[in-house]
Amino acid sequence: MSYSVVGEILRLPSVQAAPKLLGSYLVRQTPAGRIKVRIVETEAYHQEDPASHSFRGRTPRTAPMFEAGGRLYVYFTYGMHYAVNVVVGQKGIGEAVLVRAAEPVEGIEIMRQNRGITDMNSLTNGPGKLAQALGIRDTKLSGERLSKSSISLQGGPPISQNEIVSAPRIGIKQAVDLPWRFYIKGNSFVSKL
DNA sequence: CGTAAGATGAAG
DNA sequence: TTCATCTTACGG
Repeated sequence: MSYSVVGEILRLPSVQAAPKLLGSYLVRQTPAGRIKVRIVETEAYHQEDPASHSFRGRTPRTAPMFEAGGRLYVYFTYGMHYAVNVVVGQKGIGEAVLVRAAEPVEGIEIMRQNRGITDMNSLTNGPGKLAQALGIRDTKLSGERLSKSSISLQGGPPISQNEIVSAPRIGIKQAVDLPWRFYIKGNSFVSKL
């Protein structure tokens, strides 16, 4: 039972990296204290994929996706939500893994305050909710290296293959048939089952 | 410049 | 099902 080596995962193409990031921890250091969550749902995006922000090439917003794995890609959408991605793969190739949902581990009170609600189950079960719980209210972290930013990624106990479900991605209109959403079977913090 | 659409969430 | 809300990207 060895813990997954995050550094190796970050070099993989997004479709391979996305399921392997399940079970890893996202840790954010805030003025109010430390927040730690366990990733339970991810989605893969890459430049050959019409649903990906990187599909139309590198732009100021998507530039981080084209860097080498190990950076953050944070974007704003629908006029009100932020979403957190882990950039993976090689420099020059635009891909990333969207962290769609996680399970609160540490700093739960801080997350409740950030979200303005108390219900545990609604704290981090969606990309917008997760970003809000982590206290992300802008795109300043986008492009930063995980090793140097206030957010870091820690390996967790490996998840067995038969606990990982792959399914179509959510909220997109292109390439809806591709099963590039991954989540931990039965986990109650997955955004949609 | 003007504008349409969007990797969502909450309420009705 | 609808709507809130505004950045980004692209066309003129």
